[in-house]
Amino acid sequence: MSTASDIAYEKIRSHLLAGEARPGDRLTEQQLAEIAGVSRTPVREAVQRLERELLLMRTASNRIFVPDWGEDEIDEMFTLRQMLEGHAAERAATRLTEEQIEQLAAINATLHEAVAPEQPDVARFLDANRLFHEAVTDAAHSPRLGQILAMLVEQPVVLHTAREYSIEDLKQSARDHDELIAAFRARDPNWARAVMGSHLRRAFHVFADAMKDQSKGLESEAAE
Amino acid sequence: MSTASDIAYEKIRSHLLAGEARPGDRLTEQQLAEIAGVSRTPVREAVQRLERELLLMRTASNRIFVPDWGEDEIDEMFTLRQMLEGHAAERAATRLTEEQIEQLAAINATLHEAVAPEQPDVARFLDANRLFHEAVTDAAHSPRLGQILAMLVEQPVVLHTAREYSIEDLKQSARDHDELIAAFRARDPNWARAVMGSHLRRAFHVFADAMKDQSKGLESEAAE
DNA sequence: TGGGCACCTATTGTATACAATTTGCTCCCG
DNA sequence: CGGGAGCAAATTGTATACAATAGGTGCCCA
Repeated sequence: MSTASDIAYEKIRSHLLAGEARPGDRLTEQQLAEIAGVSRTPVREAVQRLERELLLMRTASNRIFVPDWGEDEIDEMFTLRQMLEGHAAERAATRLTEEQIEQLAAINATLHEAVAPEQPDVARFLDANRLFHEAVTDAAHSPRLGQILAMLVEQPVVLHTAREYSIEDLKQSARDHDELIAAFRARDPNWARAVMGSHLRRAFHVFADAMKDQSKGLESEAAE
Repeated sequence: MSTASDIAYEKIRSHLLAGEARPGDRLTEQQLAEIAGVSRTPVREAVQRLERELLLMRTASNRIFVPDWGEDEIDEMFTLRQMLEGHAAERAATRLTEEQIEQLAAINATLHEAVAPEQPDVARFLDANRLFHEAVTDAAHSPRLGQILAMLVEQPVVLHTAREYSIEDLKQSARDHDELIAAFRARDPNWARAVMGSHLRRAFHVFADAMKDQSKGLESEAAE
């Protein structure tokens, strides 16, 4: 869409994801309006959306700031995803059509390609990965579940540290998806849920480790 | 709070919960502004909140309407609540202070009182029930979880058919809460999760039955 | 009669002006 | 010095006017 409020959403979102505002920073609606190039009215709507996705938060007196994520919160986020996407995979196992399963396989082929070379194409990996998970969620045929997951998946921290992942981690992710597809082919909801669960749980640990490395990096930067 | 947008939220919400707008009905921002007695600006914010809680939805062309819920969707909603509130109860079990547990007990005493007489005070029951579940969710100390549950719990259909519940069902609910408190006192996350799970699952069946009766009632009304 | 186009109306989207609230500062008094 | 009271500036909240878009209705023409 090309409404001002969508533009505001996109612009502010990339601003945040680019890391141009650091956790704890305060932003006024006016500033955001200037960044987005629209008036405060659509900015307020965009901010509500971003609040929903927890990319922004408000203080008690309704001032906007960039939230900070501790490891506990990240853990909790992955735990929730594990429950909910596990549930989605379970439902999808009995609802996916043959064609849809083949489509998933095709997406995952892209994913394998992206991580095959020496220098993996991380952006392409993330895109395909997102498509894959979205397709599974959609196949669960639960609008509510989709809505809820939407607010969990796109956390800035996740995208931020993506480059920190090792090639081996990325390859393992693709293999997890292979197994998930096998579970779907077998029409085994239980298997599907289990695979999705371990997939996300491992992702959490990989991620948590990467985050620790990164914060070490930041500390030494700050020490300069 | 007493801001116009909160007033709008409350007024529109009670309007919907009172059943004055039926599923499928369309509402304009103007109409809602008149109902709430404020201008369209805060109404739009209130509508966003209500959309988040799925009390309202928008068409592809952004017109507002009252959504309709089939039994499958209700089932799915309770399933999600079961997972998420079960998780909340699990976390709460190790995080609640003694005082908070006593507070829960106090809330549940109110609940018992409300259903003790011949003619139970359903409104009071629902209030206390909501407080109880909110307290558990809060004690889980997971902002994200709280946010997600907020959009699941307050479904109009639930409140709508509350009067259809039998006294016995209401009493059983209060007893479930007693058991949950016992689980909390024992600091047993596993027990807490299980109790919360069965509590909600039974609630679903009670509710589904009540809904069937109600729709029968509507059919005979329509046949008049 | 039926399909499509043009217009008119209803509705949502955006900007702007102003009101209400919050914040932080300064100055005064102890 | 320290702690408020009170003022000024910054920020958020609301109303209103206008712009853009979607819906519907009737007319025209095949």
